[in-house]
Amino acid sequence: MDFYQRVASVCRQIPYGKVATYGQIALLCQKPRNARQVGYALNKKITGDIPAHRVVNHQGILSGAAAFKNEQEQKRRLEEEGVKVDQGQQVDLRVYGWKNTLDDALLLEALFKSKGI
DNA sequence: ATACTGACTAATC
DNA sequence: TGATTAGCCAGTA
Repeated sequence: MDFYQRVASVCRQIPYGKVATYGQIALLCQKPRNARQVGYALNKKITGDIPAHRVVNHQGILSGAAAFKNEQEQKRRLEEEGVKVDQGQQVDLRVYGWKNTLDDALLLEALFKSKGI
């Protein structure tokens, strides 16, 4: 169950103006095979102030799935942060992808520990 | 316990 | 390079 709490923590660490992939988040939660569960988490499990709009699939496409009130919502929020989204609902991961640093990893580890998850 | 589902991915063709 | 297939695994019924 703590997996979902980790997902929430990781999402909150995604920098403004950047995006991360489901697989990447799963990896950071130390569950490399749980990419789908990350999506599930964002969809059903997690509520609250999670910047889920910064999470896309490994191609940089906004999977969408009516995740937000109205579609286009995710795209709108990203562009608000300066992330360009093309008409195919895709962002350029080479430009906006969150490149995890060692600092990020350490920060997350400390965060998990402090929360006991 | 079994079967089906899905905001996913990596491998193959 | 682009499309298909084939694993994936927690949740739900």
